[in-house]
Amino acid sequence: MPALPSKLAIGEVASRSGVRTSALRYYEERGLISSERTTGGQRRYARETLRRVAVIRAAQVLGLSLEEIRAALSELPRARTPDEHDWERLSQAWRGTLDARIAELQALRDRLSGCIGCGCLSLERCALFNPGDRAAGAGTGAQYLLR
Amino acid sequence: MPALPSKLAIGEVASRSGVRTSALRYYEERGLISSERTTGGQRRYARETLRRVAVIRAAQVLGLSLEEIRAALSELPRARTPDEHDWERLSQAWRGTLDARIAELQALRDRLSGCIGCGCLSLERCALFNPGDRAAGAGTGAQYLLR
DNA sequence: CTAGGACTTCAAGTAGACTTGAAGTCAACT
DNA sequence: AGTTGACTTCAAGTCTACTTGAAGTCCTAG
Repeated sequence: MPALPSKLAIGEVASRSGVRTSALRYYEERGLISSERTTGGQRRYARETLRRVAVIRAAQVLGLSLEEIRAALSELPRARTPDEHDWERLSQAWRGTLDARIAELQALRDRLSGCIGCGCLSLERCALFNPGDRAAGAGTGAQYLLR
Repeated sequence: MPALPSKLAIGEVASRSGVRTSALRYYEERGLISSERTTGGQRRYARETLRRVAVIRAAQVLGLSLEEIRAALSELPRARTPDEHDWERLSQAWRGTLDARIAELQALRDRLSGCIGCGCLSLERCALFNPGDRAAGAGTGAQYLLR
């Protein structure tokens, strides 16, 4: 009875990662994780998968889609188990994304604050509440706030 | 020919706000905005609607659902056109949400940074990448990262 | 060997926020 | 008056990220 079995059944990965088996199958279907099969057709995951799944969940918090995460993970070496440097590169890349997102929200907060002080009754003056009215017909406008 | 017509057709609101007519009808259906009708049955929006729509888009950036936004907007006085103070109260409430979200992302960024430096190769040590492995069977785990 | 929990696939359902299409009406300009 | 673009409703479709259910198979403890 090995303390750390090298291959994990899907339920094992689920309980250790906190991600449902249905989600794990979905991740596999979308190419974010992979498995080997037993002779009977059941999935067996490498322990490394636990890290991959944790990384996936962390990346989702950053607001990345599964497709974006899949693309990032596909940069990891396929030939060998990813090492410290591989994961570090991933972290660095996402740190940039995170910084950008934080800056975006801070800018929105500043517009909100500015708006609170500005009087905000003139459709010509308020930058937060009325970005589109000045660009009438331009097709741009409030949606610059959304990606 | 008035420079600022007091009632706007849906297409006018769409081009000035940058929000598609289909979305505007959807917002109206969900009770976020309202309109009067011409004798022929076409929608006519008050100019105030432009501000409401901009507020809706801003709130969506904060991650609020349309239902949450609808609830917040319903706090605005129905009897009169909302004034400076009305909008200010709304802004203040959402500023808190915004601050909380920024703090959350900063915490995540710090965990990411910590992880980059920590070696990150041990499944026993890394807090960001491996929160679930130590809580095997607990059913909680990585998902604490997601709301 | 057998019971029963864990696993399999596949199809369909869910939620939120819209978009698209069909079929038809309105309004504004000439 | 006629044309044409903007408008109307309603149903159905789209996208993401899953979940649920049905029907059946595997694996391991006893």
